[in-house]
Amino acid sequence: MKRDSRLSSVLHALLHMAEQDRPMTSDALAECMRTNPVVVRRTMGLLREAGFVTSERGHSGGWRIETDLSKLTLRQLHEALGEPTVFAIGNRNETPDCLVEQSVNAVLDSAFAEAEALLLERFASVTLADLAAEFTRRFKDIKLQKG
Amino acid sequence: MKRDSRLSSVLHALLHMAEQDRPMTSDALAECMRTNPVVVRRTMGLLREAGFVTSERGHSGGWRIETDLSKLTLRQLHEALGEPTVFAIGNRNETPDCLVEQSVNAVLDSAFAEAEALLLERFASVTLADLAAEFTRRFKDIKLQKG
DNA sequence: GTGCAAGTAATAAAAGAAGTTACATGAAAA
DNA sequence: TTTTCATGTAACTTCTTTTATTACTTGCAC
Repeated sequence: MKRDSRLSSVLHALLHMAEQDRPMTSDALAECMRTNPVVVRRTMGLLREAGFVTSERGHSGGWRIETDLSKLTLRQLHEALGEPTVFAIGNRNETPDCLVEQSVNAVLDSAFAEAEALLLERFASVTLADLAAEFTRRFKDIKLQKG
Repeated sequence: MKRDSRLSSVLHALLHMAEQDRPMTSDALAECMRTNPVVVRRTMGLLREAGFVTSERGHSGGWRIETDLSKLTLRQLHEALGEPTVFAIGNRNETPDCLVEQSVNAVLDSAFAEAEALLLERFASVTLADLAAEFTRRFKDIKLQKG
């Protein structure tokens, strides 16, 4: 199955943007993410609708973060992306007549709901600032390794 | 996204088989699950490889459960199906050179791993017998409602 | 007004699950 | 032993969803 990688994508993009003072163009973001500028605009557009970034056209235009990194959580980004389906596994039929299948659905749904709740809780507990810190930690580790 | 519904399918099938004394044909199972007999064979074949069911050809052949329902968990079935990918969300690139993306992956992976562990734990805690009991409960509820 | 950059619609490509067709294999019944 | 029933399996198609691409419009700055 093809997995939705937009959350991963926007995190990558936002961290790169956070390191820059100037706005970043869709082309620049697309290059560092090895994708297409139109895809970048489409995805970043959702974050703009949520108020997390702004975009400007023309010379020296591009994308800029408009939020305090320590206030922006993965969960908020997940929501901005339209809360895409979390699971690649699901019920065959969501509204079955068969009582057997209804029972199966009920039990599976409850398990999935629990796991999804935990995931979203985790998402809510991680801010962009945390991610930036994780990056800094890794960066220092690399420098140490290299001497 | 197209979700893998085989776990849901086999649970449905197994519960129906449990209610029967005679083996059930792929055609019968396909009909009650509104799918194709070949799909049934393909999926049930994986359960046969795991030793949970047997199949016989020819007259009065078909599929039969070969396991104690109270010993068979959803987790075992998930494994028999080849442990399909649980999440429809994932990293854009699993082995990035970019240190930023590595950091993003690490944080996301840890969140996903936690949620998957919880899901599998839940799967391990539910047996087919539990599901059958859930069905019985619902069946009684319906009868009560109808008077 | 020229160039740069986003906005957007429409379409194609890619991938994987499920469905379908066609035929082989084997067991039981007639 | 021939027919019928049922699984086994390969090959292919369909369906769905994400991602990529193309082509064009809008708007800002130099």
